[in-house]
Amino acid sequence: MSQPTSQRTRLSPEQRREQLLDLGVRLLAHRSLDELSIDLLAEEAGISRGLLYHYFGNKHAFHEAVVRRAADDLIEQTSPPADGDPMERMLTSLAAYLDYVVANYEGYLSLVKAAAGGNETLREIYEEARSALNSRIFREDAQGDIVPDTPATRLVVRGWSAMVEELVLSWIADPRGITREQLLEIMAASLPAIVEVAG
Amino acid sequence: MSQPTSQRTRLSPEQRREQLLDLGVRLLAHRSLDELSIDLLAEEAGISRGLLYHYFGNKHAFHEAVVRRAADDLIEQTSPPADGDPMERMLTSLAAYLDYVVANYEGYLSLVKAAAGGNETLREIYEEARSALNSRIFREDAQGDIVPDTPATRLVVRGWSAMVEELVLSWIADPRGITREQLLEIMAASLPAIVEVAG
DNA sequence: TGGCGTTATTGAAAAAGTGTCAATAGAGTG
DNA sequence: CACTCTATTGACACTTTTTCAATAACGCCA
Repeated sequence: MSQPTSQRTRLSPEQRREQLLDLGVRLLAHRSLDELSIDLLAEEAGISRGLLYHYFGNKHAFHEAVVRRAADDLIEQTSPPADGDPMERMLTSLAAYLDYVVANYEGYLSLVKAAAGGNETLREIYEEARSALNSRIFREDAQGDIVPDTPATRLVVRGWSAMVEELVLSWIADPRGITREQLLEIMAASLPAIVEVAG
Repeated sequence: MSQPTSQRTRLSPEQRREQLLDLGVRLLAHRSLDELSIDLLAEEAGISRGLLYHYFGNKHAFHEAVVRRAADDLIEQTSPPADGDPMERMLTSLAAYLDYVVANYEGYLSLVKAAAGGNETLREIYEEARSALNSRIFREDAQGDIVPDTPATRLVVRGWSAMVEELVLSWIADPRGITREQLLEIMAASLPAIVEVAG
């Protein structure tokens, strides 16, 4: 913006990749994946289209890299499980997840949207991220303190995850009517409640 | 197919629109929205690309119309609530929804994916459809037999809907481990259970 | 039955987007 | 201060979307 655009700016490959991926995630927050054209991104980044192809090969690969970046951010920034009893650990994990989404609402939204609407690869990337979160809850629950491991409960936990995601996103979009603590409590308490029902 | 393709067939605008939308929905079952090109559709329909633009203006508008059509099908074909007590009506509604998804798995999956990954408009269309399903719960439950109408419960019902969708899709993808009746029972029973927790 | 007007439909050509690659120039190095 | 390495460009080929003047079905009326 402030520099004369008549000059090329030459960055290291790492810097350039970072810049393009970050910009991609940012742009994705306000439009769908297929509205994220190479043209648009190149223009926003102030580079030629050719450079994008140099770094990512083709549009799909670029989209994939953007989604993977968003997923990695999520996994990395969500704090590891604290110790304590299982229920306490779950609350901690849920809180970390909620706080992350609050702090990165748009980026997270773009991850969810892209993954839900995308191809197999994109969905796998997202699945990985989600199971990384879930595993923190269930990893040390081998005794089934919270959830016994059966086909029915596996299914139900999937459903619960979808609910948690929806609750978090909806609550952030409109947090009136319920506090952060209430939300966390509801999400945590509903898991055993649902598992009970499925028993 | 059976007529010589060398002749134009001239239909009434309504017939033509129907044909193109139906074909669009059908084609969408086996590919994603952005693989549904104007070229492909025109060829499958045996018409020129120009005609599609005449009817729908541009590709996005066509996609939108196709998704809206699929959503309308869902609402329409999901049978209206029978009479009986609230819990019974909910079970009936859930069963109708489940059966619809079973019968139109791929098409429904495409609808969900298209809506989730798409732009604001597409998501709104899908939201409408889902709230049409949900409103059956609130509308005829004015006395709050199942769910009292508060901000907290509205939020929770949203979450529950997301869970139901995930459960249905996951169960169809792999129905081992749990019967249709068990699934319905779990979904129905979990709503009061979650509402209880949120109380 | 056959001309006639309305308008659904076409086809060609422009515009927009994707992908390729040889040529260019920025930045560190000796 | 050249010199080299390679990040970056821009022009071109190809595919897909969009436009629009020209065309030809179909219903209507004589």
